[in-house]
Amino acid sequence: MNNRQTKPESVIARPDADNTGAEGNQRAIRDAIRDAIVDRRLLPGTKLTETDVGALFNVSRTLVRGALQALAHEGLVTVERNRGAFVANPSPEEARQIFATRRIIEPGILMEAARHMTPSHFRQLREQLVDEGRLMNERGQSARRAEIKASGDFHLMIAAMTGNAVMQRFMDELIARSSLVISLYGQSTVSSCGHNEHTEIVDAIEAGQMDRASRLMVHHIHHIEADLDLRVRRANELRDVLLP
Amino acid sequence: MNNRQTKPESVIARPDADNTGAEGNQRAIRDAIRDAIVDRRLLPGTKLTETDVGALFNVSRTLVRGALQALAHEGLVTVERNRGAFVANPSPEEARQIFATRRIIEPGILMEAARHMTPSHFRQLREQLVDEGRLMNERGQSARRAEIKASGDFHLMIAAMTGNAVMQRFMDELIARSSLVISLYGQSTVSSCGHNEHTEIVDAIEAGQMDRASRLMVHHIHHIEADLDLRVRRANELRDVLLP
DNA sequence: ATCCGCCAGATCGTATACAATATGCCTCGC
DNA sequence: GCGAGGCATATTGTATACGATCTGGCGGAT
Repeated sequence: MNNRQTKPESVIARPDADNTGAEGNQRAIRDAIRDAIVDRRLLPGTKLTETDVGALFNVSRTLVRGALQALAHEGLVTVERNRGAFVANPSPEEARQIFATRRIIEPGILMEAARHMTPSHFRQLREQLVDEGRLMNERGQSARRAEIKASGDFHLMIAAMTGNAVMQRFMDELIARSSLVISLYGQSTVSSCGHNEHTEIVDAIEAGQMDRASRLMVHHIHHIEADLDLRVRRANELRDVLLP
Repeated sequence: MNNRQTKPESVIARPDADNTGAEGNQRAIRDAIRDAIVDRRLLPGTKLTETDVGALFNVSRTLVRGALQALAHEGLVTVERNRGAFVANPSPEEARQIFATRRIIEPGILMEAARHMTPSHFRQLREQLVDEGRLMNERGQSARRAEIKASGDFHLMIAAMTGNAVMQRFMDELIARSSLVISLYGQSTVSSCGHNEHTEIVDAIEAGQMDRASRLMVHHIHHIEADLDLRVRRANELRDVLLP
């Protein structure tokens, strides 16, 4: 079905993220669940019972709990006291806030990254663009997933080029949550215009037109958000649904 | 000694931060340790032995571990596998990254916040400025701590005014880490010029001169960083110290 | 005297046990 | 038939237990 297993999970080196010192086990669980969420194999609202997850990985609830709490911290999981953990189901409002945050942050990142870019970095970006283009022309669920991931990787790649680990970690979280939101609210109509915009952005950077690049980036994020259907309340915010 | 206990910990409502669902206990421990770190009652590098902390709060290691991992995620604590948790000891490089991140983010936050500001918000800011001024004229350790906290609160207050919870959480973390860095690398010479700059910023916003406000904010953050002595490696980064 | 290995204490990593809480079903009374 | 109460089950919250790993000191060999 999907051959994602065989290819490296992501081009971007995940910064040792949190210094949680968590050994490989907890980390592995967390990463597995995170990928599953971002990839939409785990649908929003899905209950993540500690025992069940533990059974899957052959570990005790202790480790699972740790992983779930970490994911909660990243915003990919919500935990309700005495009720358990669920795959996050971001509200339209939360989605808007995520993209608003990105519009605030990413132009600045772009500027900062540009100051550190070497020819090798540009090559890396161009390769990424090629990959995106390839995925854009494929069909099927798995390709769409890969496309969302690749699209996020582009932004992460730029963030990584700032050499700023603090920034990179924030972006990591933002992109993960964005992916979740996109798979939740994304229209079926392919939002592949994104690819062209990525290309334009790289062109602008390479041409030294940083103002233009910044503007393009803001528009690009706007477009991503515009491609969502945030009118529908996709699921159970119950209170908002029931009370007038 | 310090009367901080009697006054509300912070003017800013901490957004339910992570949805860690963690019950009051773990949350309480985390907050207590966080405050102690940011307030510099716990010095960087201090070992936080799970058993000891647990004894202090009369809880088991389980909860302490959770709290420490959360703090690690926030960057206030580092955890070394099989060695335990320590109060973070941010390197000068990390300090630079934190302030670089703030310079990228905060102007945008300012713009966004300004769009939502009501007269009531301005009153709130003015009150904050008065508090800062009062603290500036006091002497003593406790006053200095309060000053650092108040200075951070100003920035948090603006972030809160964006109404963007995602953003607010990032800033929360950034400010906490900034406070830690300031108490680590801050010169004894009072960096109280900050207060005047805060005032100027509010003035600019109120006058609708957002460009000016943004520039002032960037400069302000630059000044905070400039007041640090990042040349000295304050403590044990060992590798960098030993290897030529 | 110095260095090496070994043992003991401390501390962490993980699993398990027990208590607390929520959920669903089932019965009982009306 | 319908609703209330209560028990059974499932799941979480917290504590404890046990094995693993690190740290530091002691004694013997060189």
